[in-house]
Amino acid sequence: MNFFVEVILPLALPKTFTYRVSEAEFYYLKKGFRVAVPVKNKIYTALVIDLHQTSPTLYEAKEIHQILDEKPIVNQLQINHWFWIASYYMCTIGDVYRSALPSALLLESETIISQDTTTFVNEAELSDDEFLIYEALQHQSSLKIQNVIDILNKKTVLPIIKKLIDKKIISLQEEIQEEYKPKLVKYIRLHSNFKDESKLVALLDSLKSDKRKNLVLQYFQLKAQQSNPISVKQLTEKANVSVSIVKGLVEKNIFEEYHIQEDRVNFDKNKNDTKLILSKAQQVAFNEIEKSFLEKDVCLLHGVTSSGKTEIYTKLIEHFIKEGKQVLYLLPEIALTTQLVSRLTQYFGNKVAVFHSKYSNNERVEVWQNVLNQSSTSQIVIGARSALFLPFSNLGLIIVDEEHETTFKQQDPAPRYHARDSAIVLANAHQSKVLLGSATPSIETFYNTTSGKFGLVTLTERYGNVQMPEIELVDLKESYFRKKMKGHFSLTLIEQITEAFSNGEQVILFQNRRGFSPVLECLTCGHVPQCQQCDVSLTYHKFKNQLRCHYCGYSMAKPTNCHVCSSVDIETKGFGTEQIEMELAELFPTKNIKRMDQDTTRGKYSFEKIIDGFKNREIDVLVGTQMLAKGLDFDNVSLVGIMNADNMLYHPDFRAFERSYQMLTQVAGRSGRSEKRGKVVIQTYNPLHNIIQQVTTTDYEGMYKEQLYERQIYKYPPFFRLIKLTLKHRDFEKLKEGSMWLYQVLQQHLTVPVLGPEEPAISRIRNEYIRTIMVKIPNETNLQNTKKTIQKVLNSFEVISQYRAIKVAVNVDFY
DNA sequence: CGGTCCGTTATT
DNA sequence: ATAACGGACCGT
Repeated sequence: MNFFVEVILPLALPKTFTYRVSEAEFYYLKKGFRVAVPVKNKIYTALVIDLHQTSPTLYEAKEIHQILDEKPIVNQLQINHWFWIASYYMCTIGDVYRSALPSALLLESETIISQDTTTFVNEAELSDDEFLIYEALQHQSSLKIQNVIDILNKKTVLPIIKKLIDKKIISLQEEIQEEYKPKLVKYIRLHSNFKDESKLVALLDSLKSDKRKNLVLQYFQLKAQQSNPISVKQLTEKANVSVSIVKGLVEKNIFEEYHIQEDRVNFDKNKNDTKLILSKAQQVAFNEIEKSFLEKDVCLLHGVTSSGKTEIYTKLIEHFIKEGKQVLYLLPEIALTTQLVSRLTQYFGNKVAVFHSKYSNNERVEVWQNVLNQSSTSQIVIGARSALFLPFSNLGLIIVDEEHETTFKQQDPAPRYHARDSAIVLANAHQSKVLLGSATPSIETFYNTTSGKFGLVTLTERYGNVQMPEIELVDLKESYFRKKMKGHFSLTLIEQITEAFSNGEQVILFQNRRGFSPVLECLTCGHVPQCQQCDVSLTYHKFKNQLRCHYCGYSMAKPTNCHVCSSVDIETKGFGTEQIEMELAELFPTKNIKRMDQDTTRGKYSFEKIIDGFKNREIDVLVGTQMLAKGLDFDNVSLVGIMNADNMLYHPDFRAFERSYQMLTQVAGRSGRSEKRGKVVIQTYNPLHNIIQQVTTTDYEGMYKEQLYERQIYKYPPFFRLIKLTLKHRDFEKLKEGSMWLYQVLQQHLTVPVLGPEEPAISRIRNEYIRTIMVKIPNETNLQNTKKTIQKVLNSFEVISQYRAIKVAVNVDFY
């Protein structure tokens, strides 16, 4: 009899693969087991998604290498959801699998070289390189391929290794190691010999060394104080002795050691028994959400900034927790989790788990296992978009906080999925509910509420009767003309900052551009230094005195004279956070100023450090990029200054206006979160621009209606779905031809608008040229058929040998 | 003719 | 993705 498994490989391949298993393995395995399988000469961690007995006809199936699990680690709901993502976002199932599973569970083999000791080696017959490898194996029992590369100082070592195998001097093994290591903590207890009390007295008398006697006494003291196990660490610390004393007692069979596997991440914070009391408005909103859930699966909570959405979420989570359901809380950015975790643990104790990419591999595996086992310690999972892939089996609720954030859409490596939209599909499979929350909902989501697809609950007042901030516009054109500017600061803004300081309040300044100033320009010939690999100007960073490319990371020292005309008249144009920080230091030399952007928040805890410093009022002014805009609560900020509201407004992107509105509103919302009404100063060249006006008057509806109208006219979401194809190649002409071919064939086969091929604003990155093609699919057109057609065209594109080298990335629902 | 670089091809 | 293969090119 033949027995086979269908598996997913962690490779960008569209198909599943078939492997042979023994009868015993066949009956042991289930869907969701991981198995190690050979692919070419390597071993990969594959996932069993089916078991069957039909032999493949076109090839002989290989046997699996080994079984890696004792029970399924992935459930059917996940497998279905992953296939949905692969199909909807037009990527391979392997891509989804690879990004879904924590990397510690997805090991690849490493080739181990060892000596074949049965063969007699005539050293004189070996070439120099062969001898070097042979010699190395005399010193160590095994070598990795990388070691050989280092030893020989060559790139291509495989031919040499092959020769040695032919001579039967060495052999190769593929090894796959379980990388996940449970954290073991050593505990200590009295050896079972001393269960009997009478023997204890004899024991104490028998101990000669004072240190040992003391240690045993300390042990009894601890034992009397606590009921939980005593760790070796705890005991040695208390007795202030070294571990060797404990070891001595273990050897004498007085103590015995044992291990308990511990979770690395423990939020065993003291759960406060604080009662969560909702304000009247919050309670009304909460009731409306519950009511909406009776009819609809998805509900949007549209609450102005600082309206207290988190309390409503908490109350709702409590409801689902009580029913024994799991809850997933998605956040756009990991930076926000710390604040939220402390708020939720206060209320739910150790039921809260966190899952995101800054966590170590082992920590991620632990959360995975806990969710899989439906452990109560991860009944509530807070995470960034990848938390969507955890093995939930009993989801009751998914919260998508800051629903409008574009970081929910994965951009670059496939799968290019949108976490919000995928969450809705996942929730549907679990028959669970989704709550989307935002102060500035995306046009798409709000449209879905007006069409009745989603429920809508609105909170118009801020929590605790705090008023919405007062927004003042400063016309930069006029201010510069009337010389009412000091550097990039208008006199109005300086006045307001001074006033805030005199009241002992803090200030946030927003500049959506990092670095010192974007470009360096030669005043004589107008030359602007460009990146050698990308089609962009280099950005000047004053702190390191260098020019940097924000796309490929290339950097060079700041030139002292122009590379083209050698003139020394070089000037900076435009400005970034660094420059604002410096000007501010000149204006207010006694104040403590900190900057928050990608450059200052590299480290793991640097973000928290700045936030804490600001919260503790050690920092007077925080200058930052959009990082500041997201869900951070500071109660002593009375003034928010937006240095330049315009630079987002004119991005060549159909969402530019929507994004500007969201960004400005969110930043403005940081102001005045306690009793006193906050103030916002927006500096702009376009005070009459509709978006600026809508931000000033908190007119979401006005913005929505206007944008929706534009979207309809110019064929954009939510009326049309977008599929963007990005083509890349080092050869400019080849790319040009290939993209034109693809465009024409797409147009021939599709009835929907196809645009392009367009050369994007940044047409070259890391020496690769870029072209894009956009397909716009009206809502009434069948999406699946269109995708099938696109896929067919792409397949025929790949068959053409001259275009095959052009990389094509498909981005469905491009953001 | 072996060594190296680079593009192409198949993966069960 | 990526190892392996095959052809082009280089140096002895």
